[in-house]
Amino acid sequence: MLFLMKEPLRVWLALLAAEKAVVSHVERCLDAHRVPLPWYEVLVCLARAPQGRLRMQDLASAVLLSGSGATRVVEKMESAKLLHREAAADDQRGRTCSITDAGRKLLADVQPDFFRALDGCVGERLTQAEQRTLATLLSKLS
Amino acid sequence: MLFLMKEPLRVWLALLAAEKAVVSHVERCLDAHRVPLPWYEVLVCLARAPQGRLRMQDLASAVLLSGSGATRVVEKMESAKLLHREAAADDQRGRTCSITDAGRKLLADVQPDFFRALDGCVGERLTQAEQRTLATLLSKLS
DNA sequence: ATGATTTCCTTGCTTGCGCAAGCACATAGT
DNA sequence: ACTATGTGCTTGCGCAAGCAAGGAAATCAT
Repeated sequence: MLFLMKEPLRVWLALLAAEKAVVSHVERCLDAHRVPLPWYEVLVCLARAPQGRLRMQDLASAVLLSGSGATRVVEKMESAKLLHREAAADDQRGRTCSITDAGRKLLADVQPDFFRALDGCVGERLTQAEQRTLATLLSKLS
Repeated sequence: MLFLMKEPLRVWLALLAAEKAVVSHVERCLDAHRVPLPWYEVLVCLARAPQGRLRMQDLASAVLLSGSGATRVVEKMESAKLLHREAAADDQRGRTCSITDAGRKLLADVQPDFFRALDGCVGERLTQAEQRTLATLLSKLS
């Protein structure tokens, strides 16, 4: 009985510690560019989306944020000219965020450092095979 | 899409998603007991510590919280009679938190549900061997 | 059509956290 | 002993996030 419980507990503790370690490592790297992590994530999502645009809803779920959280991040990014919002063509209650050229440029500046940071705390510590295994196992949890 | 992504990136995304999924699942379970997750973590740490007592510092790092964060959690838990603080015997600037009987009782009440929740999102989705592998790989990241 | 319901986003409020400053005690150097 | 520096915790403050309520547009019902 107890041994059944033991392993999930190890996973739980390791998961919390790893997430915090990796996130704060990446955030330190982004700090050098004065880009908060959620901004970077928004830029990535928009840049990958068709035509660089996404509905608020889709953006929110893509960056694992609540609707209101997304609104606030996007507001600030809009006043920083990294994206702009407009009423959605098909549905007037929706809004569409589109990445601007400035947004793409910032993303291009930051991305190499982001990958370097990620490599520092993932790529250098795990083999390719281990990374694949880890990603697969993690994705079963969500 | 996913298969042509850089591996560290897959790990990154899977890690964020998994952590959020597992934490919010566990939090929903603790909500039924009106116990915030950090309280539960503090109780666990204290209960496992020798004599049920820890210095603020050690507690803070055990629950992955900043010093000030720990102070605030402990303040509230103290007024809820789940622990009490006293000046450390050896060093008058330190404070020692000790779990109370009420704290141990609450922990005993909550722990079964906690493990059930953990089992629901970890134990039931991964085999024992996978859990061991996952814990091992995760711990290499921190 | 008209009203009821749902959907999508925003706003008000509350909470939790970290950083930096502060205070009290401890330790080192003279 | 005395000052200077360091350590451990607490407090002030600002920020970011979520929930719940609200408003506007769409959809459905009659």
